[in-house]
Amino acid sequence: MSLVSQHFFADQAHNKRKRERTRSALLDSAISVFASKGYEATSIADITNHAGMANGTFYNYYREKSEILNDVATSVAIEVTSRINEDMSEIDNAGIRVTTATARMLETAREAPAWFEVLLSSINVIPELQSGVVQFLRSDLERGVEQGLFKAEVDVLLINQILALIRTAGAVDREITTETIRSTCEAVLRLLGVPASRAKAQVARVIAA
Amino acid sequence: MSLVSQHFFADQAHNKRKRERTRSALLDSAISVFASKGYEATSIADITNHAGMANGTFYNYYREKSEILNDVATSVAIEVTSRINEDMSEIDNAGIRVTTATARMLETAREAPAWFEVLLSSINVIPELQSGVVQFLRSDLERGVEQGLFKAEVDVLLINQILALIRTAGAVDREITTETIRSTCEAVLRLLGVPASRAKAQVARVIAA
Amino acid sequence: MSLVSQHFFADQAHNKRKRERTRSALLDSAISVFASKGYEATSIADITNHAGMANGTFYNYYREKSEILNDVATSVAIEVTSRINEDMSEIDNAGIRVTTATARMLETAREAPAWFEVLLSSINVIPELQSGVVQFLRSDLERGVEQGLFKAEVDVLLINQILALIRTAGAVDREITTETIRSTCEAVLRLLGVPASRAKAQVARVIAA
Amino acid sequence: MSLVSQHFFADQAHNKRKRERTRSALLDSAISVFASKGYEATSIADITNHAGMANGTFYNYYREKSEILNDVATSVAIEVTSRINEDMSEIDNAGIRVTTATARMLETAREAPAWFEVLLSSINVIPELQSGVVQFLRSDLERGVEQGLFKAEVDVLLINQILALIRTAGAVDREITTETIRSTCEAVLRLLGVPASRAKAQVARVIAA
DNA sequence: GATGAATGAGGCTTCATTCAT
DNA sequence: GATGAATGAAGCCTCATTCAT
Repeated sequence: MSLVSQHFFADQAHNKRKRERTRSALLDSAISVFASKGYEATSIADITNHAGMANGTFYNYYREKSEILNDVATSVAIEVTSRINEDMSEIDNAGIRVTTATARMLETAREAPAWFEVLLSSINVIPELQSGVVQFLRSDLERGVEQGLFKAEVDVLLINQILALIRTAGAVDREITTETIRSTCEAVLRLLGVPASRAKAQVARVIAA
Repeated sequence: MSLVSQHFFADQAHNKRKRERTRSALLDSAISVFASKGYEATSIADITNHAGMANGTFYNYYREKSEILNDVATSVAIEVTSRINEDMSEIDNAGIRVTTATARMLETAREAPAWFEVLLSSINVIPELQSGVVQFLRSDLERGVEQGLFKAEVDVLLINQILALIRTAGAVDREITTETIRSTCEAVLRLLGVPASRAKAQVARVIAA
Repeated sequence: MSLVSQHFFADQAHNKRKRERTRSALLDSAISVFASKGYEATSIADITNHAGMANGTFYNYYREKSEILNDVATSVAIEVTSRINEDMSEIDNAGIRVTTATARMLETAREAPAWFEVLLSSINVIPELQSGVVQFLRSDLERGVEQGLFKAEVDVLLINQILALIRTAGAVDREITTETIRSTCEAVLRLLGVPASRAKAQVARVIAA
Repeated sequence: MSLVSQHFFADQAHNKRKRERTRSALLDSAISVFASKGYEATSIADITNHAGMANGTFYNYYREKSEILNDVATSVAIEVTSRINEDMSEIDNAGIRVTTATARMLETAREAPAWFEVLLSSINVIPELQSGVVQFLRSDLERGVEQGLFKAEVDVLLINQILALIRTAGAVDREITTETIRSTCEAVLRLLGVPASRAKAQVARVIAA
């Protein structure tokens, strides 16, 4: 099922019990409103109206506004990263893995900007999220160092630098282009110490595929 | 005069007329409050209380919050970038220039975290700021490409990637360490296509100085 | 039901749904506060406090002060004019109709000064009201001319002059006396070109009744 | 000197001492601003800005906002009524006097709407004003009764009714026409018990002159 | 559970008034 | 006197949260 849907979680919960369906509708609504107005500027009424509910209903599911941000971010993060991980289960080469992950992430950003927006804006607010992503990246980075491909020290700073490059791709233009995806993948590899020419070649191969 | 002061602009305006002194006190106060609570979460009262003034005084100087953000950001940006530019007037080598600029920026961040915070958070909100910084960086990047040192395409994306790396240094730890500064400088050079080993050596030289 | 009650609309809405009851309580409160402090000087808090509600409740019903003025004025106007019209359904003679209407209006003013105050002060602010009252008067005036009783040109100015005389009765004394009502009715007839002596006689007959 | 000037009192005070000139400038400014925004909606800054002064200057002349309203209204009332009285010093017939006074008042309203506006809106707020105007009218009304022209009881109500008719002329149209002036003069006479046909004839004679 | 009315704290803004220069 | 900055009370409005139905 595509992330593009405005009713992603609600669709998932189609045959679950009512409680689950309402919560999912709130999630979908919150994603879409947070993305367009930002968390701060979003009111509870924005979320419930967009979901076609009464404002009081919100409080049957969350104790306060910040709680749904947490839920939204976690759900989105799990959904997105697990999809990417699945796609990469067969790949061994760390360079290809990192390039693929970066490209997939930015494709998600292009197809579901709301999700990307929410994911990135909440990643700094919710520590648990960060550690999740960290683990998923760290193992690839260490693998790259072992494989002799990467020449950088693998630490928290490096991981955050990579995330920062990905975030930047989404921030520069309103619409993420294939060209921007390519440039960003190359930048990530260069940051990891891959020579510029090799980075270019490798990205070309992965993205062509 | 050091940026560390909580009363930087007020000190500057010491012998100016009253109007200028009050405005400067508001600027200093806003910098410090924006840095600690973030722009969105800051109320007008936060700014005036922190400056020891009455609520209404704010409106003698600004029509709304966004107006003082603009003023704050512009003032800080001018102050910081002009200092760094002065430091680099003698340097020709683009690698050294970029390294020096990055390191100086992060030293500023260490000494005056509030300034750094405000500068970076407003850079995305106020377009004029960005173009200022862009010019200051772009010429060094182009110089590096001409000098055969950098192997990356110089465009808006690249400039934003560098800014993102700098921002990341400030975000990872509460206190920016010399080690973080060193790592970030190396990362910038690698991003620009400088081989990891050469990046390490060059940064060592500049920072030792 | 008498207009004298401080809870006229609330009483009407006694068995309606909650929303309607609250709105009516706001209406009653606004009438009473507008009448005592004037529209301009009345704050939203004045209205809600007087109704024993929280400040914010107002905004569940009206977007701004002018909106409730409109509602208040329209409600009052409909209530008052429909009562008077009922009283006159049987009367044919235009002189008696106008005298009766004037007297009934001033009796209302005596019994429910707040209503009268609100009605008159809003009549200039809300164009729709005026046209309502205009229609109700104009037909009687034209009838009077046809019946050969009135010797004045029936136009907007004349109608406003009559309203002005009625308003004046309420403005001169704190309490409207029967004597004032009598004088005002005579003044209206004279304004319409009825000879002073005939005016006096006719009013005496109507008011004695 | 014409009332039309925006600087009537300032012109009057041309050769008085400075203090008097500043006060007059404030008066002129207040008249013009009160007329266009109304007293309630006018701020001290509106008055001083319009007069080209600093807001603090106001308080060198008046202790509070209401004080200047009083001053404005009194000055205007004295100016207007004394002019009209001068015009009428030769006239003996009460009908002609009242007609002349009414017409002159409405001509003033046409030529200096600001003055008229201020005069009428403050007449209910400042009791002293009313008594001034009352005296000026009452003697003419009593004269008319003595002369056998008017058939109405001369009392406060009657005087206020006449004022109300004058006010109505200004309220009905944006611009007062000669036709409105004529109608209003006739209405005043009819109100006073003058037969409609005689009223028409008399007004025609006075206004033609 | 769902609803939507009620609440009141909190932020925004204006402006009469005071006061130091 | 004139100036204009500073003050803070007071009004406006929004909205997270509570609660009765």
